[in-house]
Amino acid sequence: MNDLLEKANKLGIKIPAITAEEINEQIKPVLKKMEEAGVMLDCEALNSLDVKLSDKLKVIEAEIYEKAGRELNIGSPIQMADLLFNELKLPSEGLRRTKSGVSTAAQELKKIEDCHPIIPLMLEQRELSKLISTYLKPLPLLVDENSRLHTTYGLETSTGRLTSSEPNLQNIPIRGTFGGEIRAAFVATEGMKLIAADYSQIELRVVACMAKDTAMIEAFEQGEDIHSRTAAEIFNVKQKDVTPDQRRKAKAVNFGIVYGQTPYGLSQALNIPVDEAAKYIKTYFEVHKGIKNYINEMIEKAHSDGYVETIFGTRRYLPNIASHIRYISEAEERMAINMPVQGTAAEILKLAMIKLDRELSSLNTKYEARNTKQIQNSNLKNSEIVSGFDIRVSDLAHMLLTVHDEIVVEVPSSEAKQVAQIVKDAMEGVVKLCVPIEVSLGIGDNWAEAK
DNA sequence: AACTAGGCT
DNA sequence: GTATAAGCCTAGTTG
Repeated sequence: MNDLLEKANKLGIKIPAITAEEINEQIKPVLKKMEEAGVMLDCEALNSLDVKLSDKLKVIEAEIYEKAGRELNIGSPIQMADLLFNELKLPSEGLRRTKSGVSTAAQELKKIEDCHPIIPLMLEQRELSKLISTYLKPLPLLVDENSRLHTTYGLETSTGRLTSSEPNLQNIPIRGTFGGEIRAAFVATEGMKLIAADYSQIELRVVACMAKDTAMIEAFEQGEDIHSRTAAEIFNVKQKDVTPDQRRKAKAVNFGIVYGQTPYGLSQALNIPVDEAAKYIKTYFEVHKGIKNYINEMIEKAHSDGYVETIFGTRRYLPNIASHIRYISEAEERMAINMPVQGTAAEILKLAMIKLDRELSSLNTKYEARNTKQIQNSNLKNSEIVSGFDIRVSDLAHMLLTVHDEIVVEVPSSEAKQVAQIVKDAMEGVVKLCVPIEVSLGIGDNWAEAK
């Protein structure tokens, strides 16, 4: 523990005196409450979207059969690859190969999108069948008698993140044509609102601090748009002259830092030549010497100690860091770079949840006292006072979900603004990094609206 | 059970 | 020569 505080001091970080093990013990009852509370699902909305998309899917599949000249199993990558590259003779150079042949992943198909009308159809088919089979069909079958969905949170990950399963509520769609509609089916109870509170670039703030990277620290202190700042650096332009495409590329570079980027990886992510990607990375490290140094330090530590760790002491052992098989050792190097950052961000979120749980509990006690008093003074029945609050009077505002850098809270509409500020303050203040921590807030009747 | 694919941060 | 940006969970196909 003393080690941890000492380490934090060196980095200019103020953290609560608590170990990773203690964080995990204390988060358990919080997660249990969230699991039991569940989140209300608008099953009718999902069912009608299911009907709509299933109809659309049938039409698209018929068109695929027509273009193919025969019926085949569209869900089989083997059969589809055979059709595309053997029968239709579409070009397969430049496409990734899997163990079973040419990849038909959407990312690869986009490269030959203009070669044949069947490709756009396949992409649309994939999107629809994914949504239908993973979300629209299964989720409505899992709700309880109150239309609420109960996930199970897990603590067993290699970085310290949480997992969510049966159902996984950490991969509910948000992008794409229908993502928003699906997320909008996660609704607040009558008379209540959802608050969605998101850490803004928490991993980059963490790495800026762990790496003591002067340029990145300055960017966050000044409240700059970090991606456009990076764009200005790697393209050697003024920040105001950064184009949207330059910003998009810089965003990928920033993601890459946290992932242990390689020229090849960046080139794939951006669909650009490897040497162009290599240039961006080279320029980036010329500006961000602190980041470069952090990367070297983590790799060295993994070699010397056999593990890397977060600020709070969660460890990840990397037994193959010295493997003579290069891609094995390189994979563990990337884990060594990523884990302390992803893991520390996860710990910050867990600590915020523990803190927020306490604050909401004490707030709820006050509400309860107030409501009891109102009931006594008014001669109204309890049910009339709390009508619309279809949950225990002692538990009015509560956390429902968490998605890595986000917390979703359910709260009586009348208290939403006040509680949102409490959530934001708890999340922003739970630890003091060497840069400000920012949380963005949304309030709405459903999860899409609250983002 | 392995593989491929694809949803999220 | 071989792989190739971190961490998860779920669904469908294949053998």
